Amino acid sequence: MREGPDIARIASLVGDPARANMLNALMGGTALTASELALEAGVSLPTASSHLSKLMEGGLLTLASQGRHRYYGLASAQVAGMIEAIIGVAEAVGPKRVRPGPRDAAMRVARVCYDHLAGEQAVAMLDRLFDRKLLLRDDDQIRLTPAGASHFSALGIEIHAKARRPVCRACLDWSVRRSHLAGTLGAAILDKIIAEKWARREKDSRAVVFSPTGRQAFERVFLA
Amino acid sequence: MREGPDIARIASLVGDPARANMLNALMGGTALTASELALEAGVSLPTASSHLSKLMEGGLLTLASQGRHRYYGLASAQVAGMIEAIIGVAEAVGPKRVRPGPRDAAMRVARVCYDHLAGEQAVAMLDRLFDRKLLLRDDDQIRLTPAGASHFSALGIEIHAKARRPVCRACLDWSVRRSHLAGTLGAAILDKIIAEKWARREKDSRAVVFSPTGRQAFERVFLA
DNA sequence: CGCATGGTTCGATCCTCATCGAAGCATTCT
DNA sequence: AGAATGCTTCGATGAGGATCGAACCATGCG
Repeated sequence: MREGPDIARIASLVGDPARANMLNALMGGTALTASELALEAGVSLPTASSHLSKLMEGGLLTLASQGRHRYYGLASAQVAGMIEAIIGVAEAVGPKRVRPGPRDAAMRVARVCYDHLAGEQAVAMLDRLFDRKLLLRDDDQIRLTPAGASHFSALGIEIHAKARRPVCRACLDWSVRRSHLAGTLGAAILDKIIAEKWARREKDSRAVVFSPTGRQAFERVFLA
Repeated sequence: MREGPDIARIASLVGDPARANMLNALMGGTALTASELALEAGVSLPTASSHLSKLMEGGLLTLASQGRHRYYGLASAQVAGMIEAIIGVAEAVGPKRVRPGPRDAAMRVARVCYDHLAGEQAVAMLDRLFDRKLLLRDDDQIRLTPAGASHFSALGIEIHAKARRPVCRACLDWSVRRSHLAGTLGAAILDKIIAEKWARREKDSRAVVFSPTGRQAFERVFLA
């Protein structure tokens, strides 16, 4: 019976199975169309459309219209972070998973979190970037050092501090329970990993699987 | 239509207004009885009881029976963290708050987060503890230095690394958007603040208001 | 032992909301 | 222009679940 932020409103949006499946699919970072999301959620197109307008009205999604396609995506990294937090609790209290399936194992090693890399590999990478003084912890902020800037620049990753969105951000990993790198730099690194074909996205999943040579390249560049 | 952790189940538990109010009340850290929670949520006792058993079954609450009283509390700091994340999103997308009320301002300065202090004061404190090398950042972990251990010991705060729960943990602050200190040490510090009467809990709120002299004492000890 | 207090269970009611088919818009392709 | 694709709106249906009164356990008090 108290005012304050309407947490029930937000939570109930996530609380419908169809919508939860949609959001889960969007955690992959790529924006999807209404029909793709309908398929993902296992509901008809009209139903999906109804859900999507509710999520939009709730501020959880953004919409990009391109021609006759309408691409829905998560509204912000903050929303993605909230969903990861919910996933974390669901995992913890969940059905005492008999044994983690193979796909699940791949997810723990490396997966996409909104627009950047997550999982054991990502956590290890952030550790090494600190060790090599390419990044610097400043309170809870993460900053790019001059050495880091030139290092990433040499890799073809140019970072301009753009509006609003920070270059580096810590994002809590639900599987490892430690931080990995988000922000524009985190996104750019994932882009490079995919562009160089070091790894590919598992179809219909957030898992990211490295090829043998790709893994070597990744370790050489980021885990050296 | 995918398996994985049942995020909709967890979110829908938080998604009911009555349950959300209960969880919000429990964010204060103190365990409450069914009747207190019924009052808080603005529902009848039978209704509250029904909600509470659902929250229990969902693993979000713990129950401590003492005589004829049954105290409900949040199941873990992880659950508290999830709720803070949801609050953060609700704040962000929320009704463009006309202007933050007085109670709201007090919440931003200092409030209780489950069992430790949060808000601007708490974030400032963690910063200073790092500056004074009483705590040490190690990757995402926070560790107590020997100097820190003796410092807190001198204040009458003895920390034994007990089972499971870490001594220090970073917890993301939804108002400041930076980390503050959780874990057994964070809890012990809040205990001391209350025990020394430096501050008191605002009734029916998570806000913590310092007395003039209490604030001086707090700043001398933790923000020196 | 009764009686009061705190809490849960049961049953009935009611209402919200998820769902889908059919029809309606909008955009692109031929 | 006409046809096809992608998506939304409308209307009707149905099910799940939130709610409360009343009855039912359990614990503590006199």
